[in-house]
Amino acid sequence: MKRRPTVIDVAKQAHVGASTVSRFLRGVKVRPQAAVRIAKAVESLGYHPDETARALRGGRSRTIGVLLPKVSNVFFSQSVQMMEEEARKSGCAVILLTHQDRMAQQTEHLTTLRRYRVDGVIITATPGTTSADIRAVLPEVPVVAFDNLFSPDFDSVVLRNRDAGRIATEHLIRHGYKSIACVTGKPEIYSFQERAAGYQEAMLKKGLKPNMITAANYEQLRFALAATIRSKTRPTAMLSLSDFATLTILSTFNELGLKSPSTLPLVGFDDFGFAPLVDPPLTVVRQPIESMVRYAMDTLFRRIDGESFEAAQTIMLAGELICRRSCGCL
Amino acid sequence: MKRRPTVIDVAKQAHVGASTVSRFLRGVKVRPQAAVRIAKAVESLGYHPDETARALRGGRSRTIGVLLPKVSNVFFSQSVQMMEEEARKSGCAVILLTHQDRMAQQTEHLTTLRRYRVDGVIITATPGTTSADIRAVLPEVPVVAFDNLFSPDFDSVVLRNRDAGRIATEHLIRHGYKSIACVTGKPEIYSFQERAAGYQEAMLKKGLKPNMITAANYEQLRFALAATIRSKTRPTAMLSLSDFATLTILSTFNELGLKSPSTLPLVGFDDFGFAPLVDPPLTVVRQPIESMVRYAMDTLFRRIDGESFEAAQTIMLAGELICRRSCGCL
DNA sequence: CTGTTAGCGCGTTCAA
DNA sequence: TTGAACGCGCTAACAG
Repeated sequence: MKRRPTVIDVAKQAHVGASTVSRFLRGVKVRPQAAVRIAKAVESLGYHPDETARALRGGRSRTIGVLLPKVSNVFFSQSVQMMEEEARKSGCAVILLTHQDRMAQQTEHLTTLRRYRVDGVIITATPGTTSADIRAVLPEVPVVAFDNLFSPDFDSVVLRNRDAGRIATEHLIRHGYKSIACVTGKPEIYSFQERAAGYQEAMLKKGLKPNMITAANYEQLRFALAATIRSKTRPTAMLSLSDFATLTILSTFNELGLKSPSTLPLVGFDDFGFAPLVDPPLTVVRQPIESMVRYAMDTLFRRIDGESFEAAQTIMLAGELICRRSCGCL
Repeated sequence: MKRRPTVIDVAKQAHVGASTVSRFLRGVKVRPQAAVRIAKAVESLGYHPDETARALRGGRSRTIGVLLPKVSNVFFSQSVQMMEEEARKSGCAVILLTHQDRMAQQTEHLTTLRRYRVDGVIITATPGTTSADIRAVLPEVPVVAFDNLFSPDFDSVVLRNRDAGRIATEHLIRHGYKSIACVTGKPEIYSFQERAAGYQEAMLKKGLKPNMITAANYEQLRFALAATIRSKTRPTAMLSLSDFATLTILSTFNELGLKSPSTLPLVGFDDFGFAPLVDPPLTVVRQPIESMVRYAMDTLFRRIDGESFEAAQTIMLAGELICRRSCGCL
């Protein structure tokens, strides 16, 4: 049960002062002979600097907070994977927190992030969040909004959701469908609202009547869908705003014993490995996750490193329509 | 740009000593009047304790490290989601790291975890890892192996992989198939090896000849599969050891213009939302992720809290075969 | 270029 | 019960 070695131990063994060790470790120039002895001592003692002490002393924890609704879906799990990699390149560790779209949990997590003194935060905020909510707890910490846009006070990186919604809708219209429904759960979520707005724009521009099918949760959405499918005014095509909505649509169809390809064309959001293998192969809007994450992390680290003093900026990236069979193509 | 308030600030405003504030914050009894004044001061100053200072002082960072191969698949993303929730219940934050099955990255991450002084570690180690590799860097930190079993020195939580492999294979045999291939990428991974062992047991017990189709990466696996499918000794059914292998099988079939249901029955591992909607609906072994995570985290926290001094134990949980159509059922 | 010193904010002595 | 004082390990400031 021996103590972990400290700079002092290394200093003694290398016959130098503690600050010389500190300098050496951080890449500042020291006398070559000393450098060798320090390196040797570090090795033989198995010394590793203590980040908690560094953080206390320096005010920087080399830690960034990632606060998302959840990670158990394609979009967020790929995002967090990349965030971790990008953070590592900048010498930071990721503290991962999920709020499940519950405001109370998000608030709690924000104070957690404050307590841990994270150097920066990436957040996909729950609907209704204001910049004041965040600044009350994290007054001076760089924050980048990811996949949502809840305040002009923060740098934000989002999909061109409205365009994506419009493009997907226009694609269906071009296939000749006129009665197109737009379905989503959690309609209060920013990106879904934008996608829906794009859908409505596209519909109205062609003189078609928008038809939103939404529900607070997915059980209710299932009901709403079943009702719609059975009704006589049943839509001839659907735009689904999330992978989960797509899943709900398809399984509802399945339960009713209907195959969607022949019965009802569909375009969804978010691509994933099995999308081409679903029956029918899914036409989707793919989000450029890699770019989104990279922009978000770059922006964050430029703020952290104090290289950027401009006003907050919003970066919007285009989605890509990937045509497979579910929309009626092929 | 005012300083963050500290215990001292709170102490002054409440007309008490700093240690009284500290006691109050940690739930130790203090004079009732003082308690009220402290609470008021905390509120009005917007005070939040600094975890980095706590960690330095107390030697506990209230942080646990989660080191996984990746998070961008169903199994790990659901796991990490639950780990985060469980950690929160115990007042800890999760530092998430991924090693992509690269030993060098894993080693680097282990030292990262040491530097951050994490209180405990959950690890899905890359193949070839030894307990010495870990203890060299983290001599005194509780470590729980998750989804792999690389050393009896650590508490471990894993699926009954061998049983699961056997059961899945027996299921196919019961359907009357005799020439069953077992396909996986990354055959060096612990859980795949176990599942393969179960497959071989089941085959040999029935006097059938095992037929492993493996490859180091998925591009090669695709080739191997294509070759197998075209050959005259083509297997009549397949057992896939991971969702990624399943994906590879199905898309290879697709490229060759074959539909698997009629052509080749299949059982896979890991259930996911779209599994019933794939063509054909996938029969899979579902891992009890919730239980696995809960056991892992419970074990870890019992070690951290010093409630457990027994030798390391291995917890193995049964998988559940979920029959859909791809195996030939229905 | 170097070593000594003084905190960073907290929890834990210890004596009152 | 309380408050004063020390030190966790590190780095920035300072004087050599």
